[in-house]
Amino acid sequence: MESRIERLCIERGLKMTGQRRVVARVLSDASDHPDVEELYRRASALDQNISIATVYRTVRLFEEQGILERRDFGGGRARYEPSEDHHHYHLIDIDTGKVIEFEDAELEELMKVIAGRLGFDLVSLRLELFGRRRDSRARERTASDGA
Amino acid sequence: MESRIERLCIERGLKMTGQRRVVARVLSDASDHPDVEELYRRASALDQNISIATVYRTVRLFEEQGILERRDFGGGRARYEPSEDHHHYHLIDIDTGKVIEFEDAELEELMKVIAGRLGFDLVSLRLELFGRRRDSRARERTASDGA
DNA sequence: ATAGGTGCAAAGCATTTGCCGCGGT
DNA sequence: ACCGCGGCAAATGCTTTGCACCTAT
Repeated sequence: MESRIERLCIERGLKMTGQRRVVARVLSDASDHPDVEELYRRASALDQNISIATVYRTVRLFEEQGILERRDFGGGRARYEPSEDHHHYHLIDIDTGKVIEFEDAELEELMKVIAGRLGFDLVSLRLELFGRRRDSRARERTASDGA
Repeated sequence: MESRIERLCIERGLKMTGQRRVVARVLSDASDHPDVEELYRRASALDQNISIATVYRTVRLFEEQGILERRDFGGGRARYEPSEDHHHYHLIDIDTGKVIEFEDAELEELMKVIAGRLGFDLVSLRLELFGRRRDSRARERTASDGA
C-alpha cells in the first residue's frame, strides 16, 4: 500500500522509484528518530536494491521538499523524522538516549517575545532539553530510541 | 601579560607551552564565537609556530577543563567561547550570521517546569534562535527598541 | 525518448591520532 | 630527566559527488 510519505511525494510530483518508495515507507512507519545508517538498515531489510548513497540523497530531497526534518541531537550524525503540522521539541534522556517529544505554546510565545526585544522576527529555533528521569525505578521499562 | 584564560590554565595545573599561551590569549581577547580555523588564523598572526592540530587539541583540552564552551550554530563547524558564570543563549541573524547573546531568567525557569512535567530533572539545554532583523520602517513604527 | 535516479567508489570536510622529536616543570 | 606536548601527515567518520548505466514518466 501507498505510504503516507509516498503520497506526499506524489503530490509534489517527485519521480517515484522503487528505492524512494522503500525509504518513504520506512519513514512513514518510524516512530523514532533514526539516523541515515539506521534508515539504510531498515530499507535494506525491505529491498536489498538500495545503496546508502541513495538513502542520503533521498533524505536530503525529502528535507528540501519539507517532507522530512533533520535533527541534531549531538553525536555527529543527523537524525530524521517526518514533518508534522505542529512544532514540537525534544527532551533527551541523558541516561538512555531516549527522545521524548513535547509541545508547548508558552515556549514558542516566549521565544518570539525574546527575539522581538532584540529587534528580530523569530524565523526558527532549535531547542533540545537534556534531562534525567526523576524516579528511575518507576519507569525503567521503556527504551526504544537509544542512540 | 598573562591572559585571563592563561590564569585559569595555571590554576588547573596545566603545562603552559608557548602555543597554549597564544591560544589562551586569542580566546581571552575574542568577543565573538570563532571556529577552529579562525582561532588558528588569529593564533598564527601572533606566532607562526603553531599547527592547526594543536589548536584542535588545545580547544578540546580547554573544553574538558570547563574553560571553554563549544557551540554549534549550524554550518558544520564547532564554535568556541570562554565559559561565563551566568548562562546565556544565542540568537543568530540569518542574513548576516551575526550572533547576539542574551540572558533570560524566565526562559530557564520555563524549561525546568517543562522538563518537570515530563518527569525529568533538567540537566542542560541547547537553544538557538534564528531571526531576521526587523527592517528600519518596522523599527521606526515601534519607536524604541534596543538594537 | 529522455530527464533524472542509482550504485559504486572516490572525494570532501571537520576533526582526531600515530609517530617521533622537542620543550616545560 | 621525564612525561607530556606539538608538528606533520595519515586516518577517521559522516556526507557528497563524478561517472556510467538504468528507469519512471
